[in-house]
Amino acid sequence: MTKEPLTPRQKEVLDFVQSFTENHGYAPTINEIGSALGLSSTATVHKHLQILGEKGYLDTMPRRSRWLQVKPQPVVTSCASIDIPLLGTVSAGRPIEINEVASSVSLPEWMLGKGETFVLQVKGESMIDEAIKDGDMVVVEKRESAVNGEMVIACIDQDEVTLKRLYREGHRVRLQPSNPAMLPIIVEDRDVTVKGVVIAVLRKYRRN
Amino acid sequence: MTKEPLTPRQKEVLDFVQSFTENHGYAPTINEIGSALGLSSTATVHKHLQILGEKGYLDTMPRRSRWLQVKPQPVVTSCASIDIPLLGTVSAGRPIEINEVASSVSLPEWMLGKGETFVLQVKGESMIDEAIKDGDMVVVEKRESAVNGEMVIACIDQDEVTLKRLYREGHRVRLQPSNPAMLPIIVEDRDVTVKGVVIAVLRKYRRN
DNA sequence: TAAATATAGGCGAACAAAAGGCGAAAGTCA
DNA sequence: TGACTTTCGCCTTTTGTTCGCCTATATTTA
Repeated sequence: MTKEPLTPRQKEVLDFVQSFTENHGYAPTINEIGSALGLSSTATVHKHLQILGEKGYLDTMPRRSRWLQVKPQPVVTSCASIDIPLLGTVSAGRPIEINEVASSVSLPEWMLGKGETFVLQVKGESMIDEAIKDGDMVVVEKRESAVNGEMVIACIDQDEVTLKRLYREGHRVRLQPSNPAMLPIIVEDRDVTVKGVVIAVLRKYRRN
Repeated sequence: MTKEPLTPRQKEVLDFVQSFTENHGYAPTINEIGSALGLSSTATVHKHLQILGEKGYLDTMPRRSRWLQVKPQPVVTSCASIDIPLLGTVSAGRPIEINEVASSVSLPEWMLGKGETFVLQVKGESMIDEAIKDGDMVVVEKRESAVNGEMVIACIDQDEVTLKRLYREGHRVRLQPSNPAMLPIIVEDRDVTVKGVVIAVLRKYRRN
């Protein structure tokens, strides 16, 4: 969200309120603000405060004296995030469709994996038991092996790529779908390749 | 997205706007730009700014004085994310437990709402039909009203706060739980207050 | 090759809206 | 009641927008 910008005068008012509050422990009155900035009318000050409120720089508490709540907290900590490739879509039984258009998604660091990370979009409701819906994005950490029970992007017989939970059973591997209607796939160890492990899920509801 | 190239003169204007904004905390006026670059006509400056806007280098706010929004799109790929307050937890039938410790989560911009945004952690499996699991985080846009069918954080009778889908039915409001075992709550319009609308969901699988 | 056309840059004046301001009266709250 | 905040007109200054017209330097077209 881009915060609406301030004019020089508005910034002066905001700065004054902020420093006054820091120095006194309570907020200034409209009159105090006025005389500090050389304004003779309370109406003018009030208008400024109202604008600052609308722009989201002040939390106003109507009709309260010394309406404390002067939270001028424009703490826009710009913290690094990283652009992650959005490779394509994956559905339960289909190969990954690689998205030719190299689109990317920016993610905060805490959502990333240890090594290389990429994002896939899930198609279909087949993952519904994992609480993953059609259109959700899964964040995948690229890895060649997985711990029992992890959700993986796996490649079976070199061609089919799916999203399932992986369980090792002796020299075999069981790929458990997240849909009760689908049976697990059991294959030999050597026929399955792990492409990566799902470390996060995210869903954005489209705006109306 | 390849950005259209700039002519030397256009770049001069853009550079000036950028450095001015950094130094002052607000954008220059057309006049200030003009005299800095030795242009006597505001029309000339205005034309430049318009072009820069069309080419996507500036965010213009028509008719606004000091229409800051000088979004000087940095060529650097480091994309800003913002720290969002993590307010507490919410479950289907319980009030929000406000987390005293003001923790926060950083999110990329595309996941944010229009206005104030905050994050709540979901407790319990009651939202499972919406594919929201225990421990998931919901990103909430602070709003006082919601469109039919949106998932909202609603306050009923001033005390109970829940996460449900909202449907208007005449002068009544139906709050539909996401669990088939729970019955919808139907209340009078005035007894329910919308605190915000869920705009995104995210889940992080913990590392082993 | 000359003429027509396009594009970037520029000028000044006239105008409309936003920003900033005033004083006084009315409304609130403790 | 007194200390504050809100609201109501009304005003001035600042600032952005638009319009017509001008000058170079290319680029096309006849």
